[in-house]
Amino acid sequence: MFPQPGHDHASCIASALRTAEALCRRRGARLTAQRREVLELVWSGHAPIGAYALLERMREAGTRRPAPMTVYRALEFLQAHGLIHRIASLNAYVGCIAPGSGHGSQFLICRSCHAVGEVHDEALDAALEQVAADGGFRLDETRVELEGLCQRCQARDDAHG
Amino acid sequence: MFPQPGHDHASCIASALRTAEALCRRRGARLTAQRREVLELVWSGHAPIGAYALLERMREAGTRRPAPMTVYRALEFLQAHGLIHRIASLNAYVGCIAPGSGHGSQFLICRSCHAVGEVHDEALDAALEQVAADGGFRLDETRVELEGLCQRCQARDDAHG
DNA sequence: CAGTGTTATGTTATAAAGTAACAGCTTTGC
DNA sequence: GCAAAGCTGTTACTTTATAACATAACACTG
Repeated sequence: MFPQPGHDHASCIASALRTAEALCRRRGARLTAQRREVLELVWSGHAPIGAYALLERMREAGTRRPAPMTVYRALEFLQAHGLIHRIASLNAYVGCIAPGSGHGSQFLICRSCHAVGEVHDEALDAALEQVAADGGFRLDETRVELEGLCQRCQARDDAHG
Repeated sequence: MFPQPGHDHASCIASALRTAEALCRRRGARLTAQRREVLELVWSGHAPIGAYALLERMREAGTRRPAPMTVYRALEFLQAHGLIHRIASLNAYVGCIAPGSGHGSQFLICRSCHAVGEVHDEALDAALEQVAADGGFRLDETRVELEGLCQRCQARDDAHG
């Protein structure tokens, strides 16, 4: 759900990159240096990051000064292959925790610390499909964004008033 | 769900305005001429409409030439009172079919005709709450956007290839 | 390995969506 | 009628995203 507070995030990133490489190899998709860099930056935290923030980071990091298009194109590729998700209500992107499984987008979004937790709930999937079926609707894509307070921020609230 | 093809839309709009007026009166909220106009324009169709499209319509219709802020402020008011919903993935707004019931935002979005159908599903609500509870998450707001093809567009697809 | 089609990147310009900040006007309630 | 609160106007600006066209890298084929 939400990432553990003190988890080893470096290995988080490394694992995401390995998975992405494997997945792209399998599909014959080209995970170029640029796309890889964007993916890595998206994974630099478990909070969603915007396209222009990514751009800024790339400029800080490298010698190149990429244009917005560059970032958007990389994001488009990564999304197309299910490596990242876009959080529509935030205009921002996060790494997908289960790439390649062709699932929908289900997120818990903490309005206090801005962390997001990706969810994968079968009962919810079933409910979504049922709703679509009831409406005679052919479902292509699902997007669920739940906004509230994560456990840690609730605790902090209780403590500090 | 989705509006009937040949329904009397004028009465749709009228009813939405009446409901809004009643609701605002009950709450002591001021549904001013401007807000009313925006609400009416949002209700001019069952497809979501963007802030700048609304602006354009207001300019065509009236003698005033409102600035973007004007529209955004009206939209903010209407949203705050649950009279309209924002569809995050489209940056656009639609009239709410059940104002005042304090529900979440659940939509079927047709990617072909761009109509949206608002849904109100208890099983889905329950599933969303369950997901939040499982994650120890305090749920404030829910947003569900399902993308696909509405019944009519499926039929059209089948016919024309 | 030259030639060719395809995919990726670069570049410039611009569109689209949303907000900050401050001034002036209306309504409401006393 | 007057003050407080709430609404509107206006200017300027930020943030997010895309169109259009040029160049470069790759990868397949003969």
